[in-house]
Amino acid sequence: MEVFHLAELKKTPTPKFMKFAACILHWYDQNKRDLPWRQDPIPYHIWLSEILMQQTRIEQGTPYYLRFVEAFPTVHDLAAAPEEKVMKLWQGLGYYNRARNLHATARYISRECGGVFPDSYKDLLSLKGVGSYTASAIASICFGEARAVVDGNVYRVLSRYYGIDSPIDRPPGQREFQALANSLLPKTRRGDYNQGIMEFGAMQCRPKNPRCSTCPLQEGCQAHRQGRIVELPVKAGKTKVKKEYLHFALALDPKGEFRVQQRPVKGYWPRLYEFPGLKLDREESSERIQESLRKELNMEPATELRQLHEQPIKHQLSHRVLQLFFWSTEEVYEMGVEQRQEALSKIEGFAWPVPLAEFLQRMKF
DNA sequence: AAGACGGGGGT
DNA sequence: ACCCCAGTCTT
Repeated sequence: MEVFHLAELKKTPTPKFMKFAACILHWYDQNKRDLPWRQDPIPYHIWLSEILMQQTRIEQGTPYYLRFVEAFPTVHDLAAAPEEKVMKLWQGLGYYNRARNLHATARYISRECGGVFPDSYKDLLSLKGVGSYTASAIASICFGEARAVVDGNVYRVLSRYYGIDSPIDRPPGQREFQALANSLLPKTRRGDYNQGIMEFGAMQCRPKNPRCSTCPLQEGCQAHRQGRIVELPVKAGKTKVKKEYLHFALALDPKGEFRVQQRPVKGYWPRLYEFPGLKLDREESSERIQESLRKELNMEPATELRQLHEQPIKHQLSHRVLQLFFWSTEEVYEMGVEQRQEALSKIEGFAWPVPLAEFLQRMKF
């Protein structure tokens, strides 16, 4: 019988002959995080967690998950909730159409399906906000169906382990990785394996500073062998960000009320609240901006507008860099059809974009 | 096939 | 500054 040092056993817990999936499962059993939706694979909980976590770090999304299951214990509760309540709970998480799709799907499941979720990939895929990744996740985790998930973690793990440099943000590369992921799927514990490879990508095979020295897959890893860890995965990407300058006019009403409106359905921050104002594509002089604001809001030509802060408030979106400016005026200008006038205590309950919510907080002081 | 769509955290 | 995150939908 051969004798190993304990340190060596910990460093290489997986013998070479273990297949990729077995190694992932073994690692997952020893290293998985204790996440609230992992108690029991209830479809409502798994679906809710998957929608919340799309393009979102687990650490950021988990508090939202806990608040959602507390507020809406069943899909019927979510379906019955007013949209404003759902949006307010979602405030700050971004990608706000996810919340509307979530609500629409909850109503569909509640009314058309008696609260019972579809139990196959194919049927799950037809739900709003559920694409191939989420359908695969729910089908495998809840129903053991043979569907391989491919998310950002899986792209990273597979591109490194197999040394594949096809761009992960282009359809050909995405098809290639999906096919590879499918071929690696084990015959048992598919849900655990899918969660395992994602967990492995998040905790071990991280984007920056991956933990190669303690990696159980190091020996078979092409990228590690070739010193290409930092280059993989490859992205073709690079869509450039546009600049926008948003100017908001705050009419300081004697009663302490604020003029507010909802943003259009299309574009960023869909139907979230904002103050009346205008969008410019370039920097302008203070005079030009005031002139445009007065014209936009049908104000008297002589009305004075004062900027409420020195520096513009910068805000970064996926494809835009915003600079926000807040102006104040004494004039009670004509109310637009889209606009409402409400007390501060009331509008605080609305769903606001983060930089406007922050500004609102500062207004209270 | 390529863009649009957020906000937070890491380096 | 730039990259990335348990992706999906629209054009």
